[in-house]
Amino acid sequence: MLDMNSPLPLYYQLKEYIQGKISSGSWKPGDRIPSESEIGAEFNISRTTTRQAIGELVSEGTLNRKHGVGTFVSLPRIDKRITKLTGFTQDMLARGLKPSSRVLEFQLALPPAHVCRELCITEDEQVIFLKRLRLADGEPMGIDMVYYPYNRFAGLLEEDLADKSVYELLQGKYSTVPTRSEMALSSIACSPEYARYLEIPRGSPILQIERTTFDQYEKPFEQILAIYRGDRYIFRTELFK
Amino acid sequence: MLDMNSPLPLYYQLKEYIQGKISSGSWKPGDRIPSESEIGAEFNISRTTTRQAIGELVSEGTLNRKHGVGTFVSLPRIDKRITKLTGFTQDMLARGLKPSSRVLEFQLALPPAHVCRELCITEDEQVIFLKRLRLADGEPMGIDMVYYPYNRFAGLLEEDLADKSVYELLQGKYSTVPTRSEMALSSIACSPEYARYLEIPRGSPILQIERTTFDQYEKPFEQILAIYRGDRYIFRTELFK
DNA sequence: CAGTGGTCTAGACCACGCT
DNA sequence: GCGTGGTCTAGACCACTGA
Repeated sequence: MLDMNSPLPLYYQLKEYIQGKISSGSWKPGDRIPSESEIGAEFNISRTTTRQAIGELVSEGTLNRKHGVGTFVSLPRIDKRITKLTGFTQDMLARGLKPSSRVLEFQLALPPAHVCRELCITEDEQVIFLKRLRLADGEPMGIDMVYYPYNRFAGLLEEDLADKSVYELLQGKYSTVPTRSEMALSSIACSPEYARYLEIPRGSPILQIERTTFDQYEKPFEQILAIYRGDRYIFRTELFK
Repeated sequence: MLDMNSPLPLYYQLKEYIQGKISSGSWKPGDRIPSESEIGAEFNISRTTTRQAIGELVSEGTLNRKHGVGTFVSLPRIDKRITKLTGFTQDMLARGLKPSSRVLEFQLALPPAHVCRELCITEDEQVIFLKRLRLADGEPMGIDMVYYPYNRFAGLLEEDLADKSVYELLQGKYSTVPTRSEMALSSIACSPEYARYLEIPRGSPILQIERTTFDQYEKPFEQILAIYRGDRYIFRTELFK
């Protein structure tokens, strides 16, 4: 079952094996899984290695241990948090709409002062500027204008971003995990330029969103200015005490 | 340093020792701590045990490891949450503005269907309806329309709510602690009626907020429909992964 | 190259819970 | 009592980093 010659560690292969058992339904929520010694014997690996695999799954919430009893498949989690940090792509998918984009601008630029401040860069540092018309089920929803520090994500300029989630790219190629974002929402009247793209009368109410996104190290890596059609887009969020 | 006869596991004692070093300032954020072998030798324990102590501190965020380099004390975390569940009163105070209100309506009413749904009450259950014009430094900011279940907060009708925080009343007299709220924001054009109150041209962009607030037992106790002037009010929030 | 953390073994004894 | 997970040892070899 496990490949001793694989570059992947044994405990990692075992983790995947267990996750497979669970997602295939062989091991169901609440079930007791075989004991650590049994698993070790089955795959001919030491108990320590087995424990490492199980330990990680426990800390990830997939399994839970009961001293003297056994290890059990956890009940599927329900995440009460309704609002998570996501990009437009995931956002629309979650609403059951098909996201797409039209790239309006995509180039190197010198950042405006407020962008420098938010991204903690100097004014002569170049940024990648990306302006996209966002559509849901083919209908215009809004316009994103995004700034990324060039020296951090230089390769981004080579990508075709029409229908791609930038967040997935950043995680895959740059090990940048969007972790937290601060945003400001306000209601403004639509300028003639935007009105043309959004196919609404000028002066229509639109939602303006400014957002700074931070990575896993609390470094800001993305500054967004976005506007969304007031008649089509509702922003949902949650506040806590 | 470690007590071999203690009922506390060695790795746990070592964890406390390391945490002590950090909180006492002997090991500062960014410092490299002694290697796993060094620590093991110092306390005469195996590397496995040392690794377990360090491993837990890593997963708790206190330490971080770099392969081939060493283990380091993490930078201290700050509570980054900037947005908390608050009412208009605290909100304005936080922005350095003086909040006040003009009560436009305050009476018993039968709730509209969507309010029943959100508050989990039946359509024939009475609610307290409170409509207030909200001002900051004497300038109109928005209008709140709030529904409270009558059978829960009957005494509320006796209060003078012009410049009072309802949340403080609820906590003091009804042991109701606002704990979480779900909200939806959108951008709409101002109706003539609201325009008069807000002293803006009709059709101006305004921020519409729908909000349901839950108490410490996850029971919804308040349903708000509010509108705020787009030119004066910016809503700030935070999203997490 | 030396030193670090990453993985792994083959044992051992203990504490817990069930029956 | 027996099987479970919890703790611990004394090794081993590997992969990565920086000098």
